[in-house]
Amino acid sequence: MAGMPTPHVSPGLYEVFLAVARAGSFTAAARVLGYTQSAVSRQIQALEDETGAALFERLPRGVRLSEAGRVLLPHAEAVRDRLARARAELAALRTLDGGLLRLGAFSSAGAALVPRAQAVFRARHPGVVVTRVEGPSVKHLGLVAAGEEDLAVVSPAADRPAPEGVTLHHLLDEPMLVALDRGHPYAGRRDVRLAELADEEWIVGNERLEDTLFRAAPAAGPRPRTGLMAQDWIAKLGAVAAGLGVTLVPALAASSVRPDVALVTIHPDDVPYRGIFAATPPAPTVAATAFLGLLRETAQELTPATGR
Amino acid sequence: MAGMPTPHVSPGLYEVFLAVARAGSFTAAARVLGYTQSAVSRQIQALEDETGAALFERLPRGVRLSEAGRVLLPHAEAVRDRLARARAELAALRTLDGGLLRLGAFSSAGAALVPRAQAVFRARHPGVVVTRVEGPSVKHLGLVAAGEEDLAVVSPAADRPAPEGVTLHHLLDEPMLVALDRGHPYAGRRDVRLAELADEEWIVGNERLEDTLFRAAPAAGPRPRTGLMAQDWIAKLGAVAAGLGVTLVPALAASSVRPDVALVTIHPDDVPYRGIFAATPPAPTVAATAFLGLLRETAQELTPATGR
DNA sequence: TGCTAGACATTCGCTTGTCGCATGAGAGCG
DNA sequence: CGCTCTCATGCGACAAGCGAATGTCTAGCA
Repeated sequence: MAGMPTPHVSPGLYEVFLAVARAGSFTAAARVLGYTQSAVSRQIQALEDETGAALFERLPRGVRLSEAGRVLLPHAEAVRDRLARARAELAALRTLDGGLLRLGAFSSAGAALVPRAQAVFRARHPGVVVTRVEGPSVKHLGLVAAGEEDLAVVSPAADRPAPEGVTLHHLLDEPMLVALDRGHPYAGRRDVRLAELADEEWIVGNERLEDTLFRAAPAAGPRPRTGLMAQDWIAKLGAVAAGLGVTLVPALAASSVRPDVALVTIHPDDVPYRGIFAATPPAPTVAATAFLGLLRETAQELTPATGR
Repeated sequence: MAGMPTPHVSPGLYEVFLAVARAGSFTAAARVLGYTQSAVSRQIQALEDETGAALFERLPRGVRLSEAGRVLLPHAEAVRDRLARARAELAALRTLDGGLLRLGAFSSAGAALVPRAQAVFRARHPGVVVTRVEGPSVKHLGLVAAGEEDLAVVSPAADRPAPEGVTLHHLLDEPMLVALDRGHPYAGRRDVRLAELADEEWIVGNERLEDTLFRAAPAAGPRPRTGLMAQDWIAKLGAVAAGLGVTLVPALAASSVRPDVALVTIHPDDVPYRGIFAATPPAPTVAATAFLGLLRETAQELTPATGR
């Protein structure tokens, strides 16, 4: 309807317009803005040329808003306020007073490592909204690379190459534990060799945990009979507690294991420590960087405790 | 908190920002905007300098919004939309598709003259909001001068000077009528001299109407006995209909007089025609100018009928 | 491994816009 | 009748913004 092209409207113009509207005079507005009166005069004239209407009525003593000016006024105020909001939010982003931190983590990292860091982070930066998504490491690596996550705690497969657009920050190396029922002869042992467990009934799930383990110790390792399969932790550990077999538990999840199950470290010669990393884009967010620091602290606190 | 001064943020920048955000690449945005790629590159850099944060992540194939960019995006859209609204409303103002017309009128002009013009105006420009305030002419002249009314229909006192900042547009000259009860001997007359009414009982109100009349014909005029006073039209004409006396009616109000009252023109030698004007600021609004045209047409239609 | 294509960054020169200074024009006020 | 206050305008200087060309980096391909 209004065919005016109006290529670009500079917002400095709107500041001047608002100043004049409040001051009621070009000269007074110029004093407020630190401009000269001539600058204000021509700024207003430029705005009037753009809008195609007189914004002010020129009076012998100052100016007064015309009807077009009265129409424009609330819009100019809205634009000014919106720009101020934008600046405030961007500043809050820099100072971690606001913004969004999108986290990802594989499931056993969600047992203690991430929640602890998250609690400290929330206490320190309550203005930042934090979201967390659980899922397998590969998925998170892709999300970080796609820019849809700011930081993810992953345990990448050692044989697979690190993806593009992702920087890995080493957090800790996690030993593997074997979960046994309390009455098991190995329950009190410091550690155990895989060969010693060759005859046990292994309870496996659909996770890649067992694959990693048994691929790492190929020949010497036991071929589990996989007589029992369980999908989730509760069921697996329930079976162990009932004496139906043994299963693997990553050390990071040790703290959330039911007390009637004994955890014994696997001998380091049999299984390499699983590396736990934080994955970020090459240029992480301010919030992601801060969270990474907290993750490092938490990992250090957790490391001596991983043996339980 | 966010101490950044950020003297002025040009909105052309925001158009560029939005184009890049939608296109996903500087080059594509430049094609859309009709700019070169280098121009877009520096515009974005300028915006990033102002906001103090990277708005886009540079990828080998185009760019992607960073967190700061995601924060800025809705604000930039809001600003763009608001500026578009402002332009649309200002354009509507020019084409009389919108806006506000603030009218004023003295009471008897509100009987037929203004409402008729107003009806045509509303049919022709339904987008314009029209407000109308009744009141004495002096008050309206002041409001127009103060810029608080766009157009007022007034009957200024002939002896008082025209106020400053007000342009008067002549509409018509209104004769004075005398209201008599139907049985009065003069009821059928074409016109009547004031001297012939000297013995009548005059019903006066608080309006300046009678002052104007009797000041205009000082010596020859009758000194009314003012035995009856009534505040409003209904009461005055009711008294006339009951044969209690006679009263004055301005011709513009003739059409709204009850049918059992006879109206007789006063001889032009005894009373000057009362001038009816439209008062506007020196530079009237588009809507006011249009309304003035309609007032002129209505006045011309009304003039032959003022004698009833 | 080298080549090409596509994308952003940068340099250079010019046009355009914007500001300050000074002056002019117009209207109240003593 | 001049004084003073207002906005408008001509002029020169400076900075911003643009286009054209070039540089740099990466991905894909032979």
